[in-house]
Amino acid sequence: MAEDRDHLTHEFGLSLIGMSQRWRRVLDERLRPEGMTLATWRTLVSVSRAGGVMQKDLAASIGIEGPSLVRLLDALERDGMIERREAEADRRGKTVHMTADGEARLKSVQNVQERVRTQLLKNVTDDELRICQDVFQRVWANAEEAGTQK
Amino acid sequence: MAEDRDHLTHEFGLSLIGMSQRWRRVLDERLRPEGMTLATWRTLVSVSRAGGVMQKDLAASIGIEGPSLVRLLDALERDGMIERREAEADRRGKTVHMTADGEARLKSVQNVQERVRTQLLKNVTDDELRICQDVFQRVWANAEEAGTQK
DNA sequence: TCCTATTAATTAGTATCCTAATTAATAGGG
DNA sequence: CCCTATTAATTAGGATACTAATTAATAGGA
Repeated sequence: MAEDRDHLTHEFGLSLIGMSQRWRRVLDERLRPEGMTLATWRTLVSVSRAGGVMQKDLAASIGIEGPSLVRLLDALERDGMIERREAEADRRGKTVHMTADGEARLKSVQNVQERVRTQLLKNVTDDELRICQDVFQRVWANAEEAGTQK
Repeated sequence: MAEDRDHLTHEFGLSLIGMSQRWRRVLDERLRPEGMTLATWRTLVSVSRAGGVMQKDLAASIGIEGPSLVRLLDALERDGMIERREAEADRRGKTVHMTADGEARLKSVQNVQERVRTQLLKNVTDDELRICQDVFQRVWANAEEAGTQK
């Protein structure tokens, strides 16, 4: 029935937001002693994966807006974990690069990350993770579509 | 293998945060003409469901901290959608109640909510929703546990 | 060529969330 | 009965995200 579907999606939305908020809270708490947050860590991961990219592409790959990235990069640059260089192809743009220190810091928080993930997903099976991951990708794409259109 | 599991959970975490952020962005955008946000709407839903509860219980049921709730209630009260009354049982506490206007406003954004959910979950089956929902509840509980313990 | 529209990064200002600290009231042990 | 510890709401201050506006550079059409 249609009401069932609506109820299902309603509860999905509420628990999704609540759960991801709690996920963030736990991770931020564990990263604090390391001088990082979920946001700075996630940015660092993206820079490490696709080093030398322009800020706009970096923002898109993380899934945040340009201005949100600027502050994060400011913080990471101040801490010496990344550096911005002028893009040679386009003088408006800047490319973002890891420093040796940044790579080291990223590696050093890996244990924290693993512990948190193990704890938060302790009673979730691999198959369930794969299904969720798959759903997340579709919703991500749907949201992108919804945002760009109109 | 253990590395598979780790990779799986790593990607799960990243796409979870990115996806829920986008979910929020789309919903906030659609609610803006109605003078609401995901946060105020979610609060209103909880007040409507369990009217007359104390703030601390309300915060717990939403999944946010007390101070976060205070600001949201300030905004909702300023807009005349809810009201705070002194709790008769405990003079420290206050209970939160819907106004007639609040109920009406909540009802009037229901269409917006339904449209957004339909759009964002258009290619997700009921079974998948149920599985995700189930996983969310477990992760929510795990996070709660992780937060309270030490 | 030049002029207008677009694009990349930034700044400014707002909303939502957090933790830490404050204030006022309750509750429990000696 | 009182005194200390706890609890409910708040205020203060910080981090992360957004949109709107600004600045500087590129690109495309007349």
